[in-house]
Amino acid sequence: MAPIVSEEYKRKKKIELIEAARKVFIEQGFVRTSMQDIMDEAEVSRGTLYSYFNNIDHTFIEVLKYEDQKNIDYFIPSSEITLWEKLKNWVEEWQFYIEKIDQTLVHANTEFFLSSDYVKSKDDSSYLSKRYVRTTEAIEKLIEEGTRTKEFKPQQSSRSIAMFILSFLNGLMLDTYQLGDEQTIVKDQLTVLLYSLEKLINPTIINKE
Amino acid sequence: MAPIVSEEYKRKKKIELIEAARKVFIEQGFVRTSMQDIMDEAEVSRGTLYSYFNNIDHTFIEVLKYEDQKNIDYFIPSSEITLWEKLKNWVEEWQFYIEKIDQTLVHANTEFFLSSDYVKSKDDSSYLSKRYVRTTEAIEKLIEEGTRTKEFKPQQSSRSIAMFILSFLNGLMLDTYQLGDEQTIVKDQLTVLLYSLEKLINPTIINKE
DNA sequence: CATCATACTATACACTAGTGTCGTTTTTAT
DNA sequence: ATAAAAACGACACTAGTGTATAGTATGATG
Repeated sequence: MAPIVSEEYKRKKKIELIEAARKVFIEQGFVRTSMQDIMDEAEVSRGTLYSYFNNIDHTFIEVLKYEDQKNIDYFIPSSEITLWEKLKNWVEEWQFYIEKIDQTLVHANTEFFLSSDYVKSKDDSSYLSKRYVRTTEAIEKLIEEGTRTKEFKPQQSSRSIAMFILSFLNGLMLDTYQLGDEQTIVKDQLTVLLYSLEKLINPTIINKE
Repeated sequence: MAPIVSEEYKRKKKIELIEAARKVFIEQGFVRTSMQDIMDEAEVSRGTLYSYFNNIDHTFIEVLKYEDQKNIDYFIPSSEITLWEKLKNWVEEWQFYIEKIDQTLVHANTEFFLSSDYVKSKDDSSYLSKRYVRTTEAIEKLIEEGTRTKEFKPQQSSRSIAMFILSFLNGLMLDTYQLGDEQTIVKDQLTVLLYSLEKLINPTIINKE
């Protein structure tokens, strides 16, 4: 099906391939996945796959970009609830995310950034770095906003609190992936985080519970 | 150098090989390391290396065991200082450990437990699981001891506090490995942890600062 | 001192699993 | 009908694995 084909066609085909790749990466991780596996999943030939992606690293990056694009920014919509509620909700949502960790790219992602040839430079421009910074900044801004509106009284710099949260969540995520959620008691740990945050940012709690 | 050789000799030779392997794993991680690399580093032939280890997974496990054996248990020596001081010191020591992360097996270790064929079962008997449990239990016991002696008044279960600490440290460690310590401001994050811990376990602080 | 068991070397080998390329075939818009 | 290009799949190549062989060096033993 293809002569002087539309850009639209190629775009759709590419997304089809990316989704197949995504599925395989979620199932097998990055290291164990070969181009052949993706061909099998997508039911295309070697030549076709290589006409869309140069190599496995490139393929993975495309999957990542696709994934990022789908993700809504948690913190953008400023609604009626307090910032503390917003933060709390966000933290609590992690429980569900982590429970479904087998259906995410966490495993592949960690492997990729540890093992891929593509990732060498730890400089600021790396994709990984950008993602990290983007997330911390979102949290940081929320805390700063809360400080401005007198809702929060942070006891440590908002930047280090933001990074603290992210480090913890990253660790919890990976530990849970490796050990299973029976072992890591995700919910309890998140409760501890929330307690800590309460003390760290000292919100003027409009008690809703 | 070797006829009807002593057990002692073989033991030493094995350690020699393990140390060579360790060096390579630290430099290259697990995934990128081949048996050939270890042969080159240890300056032994293919046959020799394979007479000590069956394959690369086996080799890595031996390195891990060797490493564990060297590690002292942080919490065993009960000295003059308060438990809070002890915990604080332990947390602060992580700064130096994380700063030298390139000289540790963290990278190889994470890769191994994500990627190796050897690791399939996530059951309680797995090596990874044991290590995890061992560390959390050590922290947990310290908190419980402190509770018994009225030094601490934990605001959450000692178990979930212990796991919280470990998740955070694991996350900080891996993020710092991947992004560099300029980005993750290790010291600040550890300060945040200490602040949180103070609120979490509520120690009767015998102020030393 | 001669000898013999054996740790070790060095290299060849058969095998596996992947890579990226490229000439050929198929498809379909015009 | 035709030509552009999408899709195919054989191919040459690379990098590793684990085994096997013949030969060398060495130290304990009679």
